[in-house]
Amino acid sequence: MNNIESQLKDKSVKPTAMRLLVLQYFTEQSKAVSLKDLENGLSYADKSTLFRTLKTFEESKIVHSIEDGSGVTKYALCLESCNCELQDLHYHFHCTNCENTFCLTTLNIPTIELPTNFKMNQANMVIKGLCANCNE
Amino acid sequence: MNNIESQLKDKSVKPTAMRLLVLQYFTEQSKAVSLKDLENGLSYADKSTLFRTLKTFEESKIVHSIEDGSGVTKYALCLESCNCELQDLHYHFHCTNCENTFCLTTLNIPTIELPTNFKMNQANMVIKGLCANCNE
DNA sequence: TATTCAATGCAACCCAACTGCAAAGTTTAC
DNA sequence: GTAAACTTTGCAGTTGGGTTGCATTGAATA
Repeated sequence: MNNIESQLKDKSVKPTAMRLLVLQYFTEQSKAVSLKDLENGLSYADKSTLFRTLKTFEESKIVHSIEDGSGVTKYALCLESCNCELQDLHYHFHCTNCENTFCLTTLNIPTIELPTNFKMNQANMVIKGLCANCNE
Repeated sequence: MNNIESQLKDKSVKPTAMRLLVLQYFTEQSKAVSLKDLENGLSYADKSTLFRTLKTFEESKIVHSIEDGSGVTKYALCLESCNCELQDLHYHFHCTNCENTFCLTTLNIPTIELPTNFKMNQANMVIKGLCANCNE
């Protein structure tokens, strides 16, 4: 049993052929992945299957979703230790030139003072600008 | 000339009847406003007119847009002093129960260490959870 | 007053997200 | 081992926010 397969089992997701391929695809990317990216990368696969696979992965905390403001939801692999809890939150960087989105996992989000009685459960933090490739 | 009207003129936006009504509407809200909100609030007005008014306001820095992850773009009034530059950035709070989104203008966004050669120009920071009303 | 330009209203279109349903595949019960 | 029950997949279609083309109206200018 290879690594990809055991990752799925660890998260109690049945390792179907489709899911193995999708997870494999994720591990090969250095940037966040959209549904369209998956459709292009795994062209033989059906859109709705890929969509539901993403939802399954998200619920099982294999990936997390990122709203980068491009109008397209992107997904990226969670870190091994990630539980998608507050302490796992990190910033994301969206390059407005190449439209790629990256996790900045080394930067944790500071504690934020909220108004009285507000309760923080999640966050979507996106920094926009130019990535190293596009900033010449 | 009233306050609403002079606000538009200050930003070099021609104060048409429609625009005055839209800006008036914004000043009456304590939460961020979606296109749909405007359509409901100003039901006699056409959707595309409202859409283009929002775009005009955004370009003129009368309002800023917020991607709160609900799938609907929201807009909120800029502060008087706002230039929509980095130093004007603030956090937003999206209540996952009532779906309302608020500006947390008192909290400025800290400087964030980016990877080498990355350049930050903008940001969309959304904290999600429960607002005071929904957190009982 | 005629001309020009900007704003508005209407009717579409686009596309990402999502859903219903039947077929295929897998697991469980007997 | 086979039938029943459940899960996953593929197809086709819907929904809804966002956006655009174009004709009309209205305001500004000559």
